[in-house]
Amino acid sequence: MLDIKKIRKDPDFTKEKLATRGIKPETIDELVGYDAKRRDLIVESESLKAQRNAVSDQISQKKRNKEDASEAINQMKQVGQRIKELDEQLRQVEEDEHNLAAHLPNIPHDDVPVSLTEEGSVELRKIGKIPSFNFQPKHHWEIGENLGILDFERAAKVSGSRFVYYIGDGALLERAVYNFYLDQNTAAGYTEVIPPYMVNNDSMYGTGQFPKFLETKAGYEIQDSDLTLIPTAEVPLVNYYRNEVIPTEKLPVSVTALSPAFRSEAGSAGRDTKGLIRLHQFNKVEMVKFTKPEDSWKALEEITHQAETNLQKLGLAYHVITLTTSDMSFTAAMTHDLEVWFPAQDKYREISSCSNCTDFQARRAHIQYCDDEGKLHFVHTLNGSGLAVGRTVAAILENYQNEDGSVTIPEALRPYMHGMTKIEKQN
RNA sequence: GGUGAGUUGGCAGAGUGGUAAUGCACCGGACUCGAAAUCCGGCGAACCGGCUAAUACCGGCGCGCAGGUUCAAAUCCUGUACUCACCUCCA
Repeated sequence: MLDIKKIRKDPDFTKEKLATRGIKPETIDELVGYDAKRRDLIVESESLKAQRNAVSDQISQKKRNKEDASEAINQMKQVGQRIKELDEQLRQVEEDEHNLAAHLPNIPHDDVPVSLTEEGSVELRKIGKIPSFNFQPKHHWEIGENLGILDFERAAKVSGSRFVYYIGDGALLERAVYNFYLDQNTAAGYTEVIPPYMVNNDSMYGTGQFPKFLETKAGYEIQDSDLTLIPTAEVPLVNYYRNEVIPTEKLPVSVTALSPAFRSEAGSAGRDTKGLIRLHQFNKVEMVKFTKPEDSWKALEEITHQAETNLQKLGLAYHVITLTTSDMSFTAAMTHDLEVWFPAQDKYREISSCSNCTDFQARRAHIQYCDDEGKLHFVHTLNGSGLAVGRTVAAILENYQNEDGSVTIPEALRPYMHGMTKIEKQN
């Protein structure tokens, strides 16, 4: 949620910034119009309420003195009616204003490349050596199915498309990857959390998924309840502090969690229909930070660095890009994506997304801290994948594949896999 | 899922239709060499609006949340959330 007072003060700045994210300037005008109307109604309604309070005192006095108060009471009947009308108008205007404001994305940072498509992202750095093969590298799903460690067919029978069974060493590999990530993140100072995997509507709103999520049918809501399966652990992690004041001495707060992420993938029909890249349910180790406003840009670099370090230790080649104004998620002011190399696809694919949401989520979720002078401010929130587990498994299968169909296990994971060095076909 | 009790300021805790007691804490002052104790005074979140140079002043709101009745609601009515206890069920 953007700060309406700032928009009111300088609507042109907001128009200019949000235009880079595809928001029409007229929308801001409309919003400012609602805001002016709202304040007019408040002034009128509140002055009548002040009058009512004063007269109520007089009525109460007269009643105590056993005097007749019927004249004042009749007068207040009309005032009360008028207040009711004004408050109803006010409610309507507030609703209109809120509906509009709730759909406005965060203001992008000045350094974010401006583009109305995903074209134009900036590559910050390229790390690691892209492996070369003296044979034709296979896609990870072929490798996994050949080894008997991934089963998409039975998952389709049991659940539908975009689901998978991990079997045997495949399950072990998945478990090894997320345990490795959690250990790395906690060693770097993140507190491990196991959050709820279902959250209520207020939480989905607080982190900015709702209301758009509902309109695009992007999530899985539980029928006859106000619960939704989490699309990312960011939702329960950030909402942990919803409607709270975080003690200053606790900042920055850094947490990490493994969770499944549930996504309907509506609108991505036909894309990545095979393999582990785009599933309705996948595991992800998430990182979240709460910081003071002045610390959040440094924190974005830290969180990105943490994700990168994890990838480097697995020996996977990747690059870091800064997403364009339009490619960023709704809540982000800036996003760095990590994309890992997939040999069979001959390209980089997203494996982590690290964002500074500034005070955007904190405003929605009312997460504040108290400064030295006792004044309340909104915190800044950040989130980053540290990292996507299923896509990591896919990247390992492709990058570490051998000509005989076996897959070498990255050294960092071997302690997590009983010292195994290779996954071979199981009988 | 059932029954009962509860939800009021930072904490404790009164208040069953007419300005939200009181205590602790907190802030200012007096006393003191200084502090404690004591005394006097003040302050009760956050939020919204007006007027602003202003964290000043004025007003609104405010007793879990949302509605309703009323000139007037912490108080009456309806719905609902959460907490606790006891049942029921259960990994």
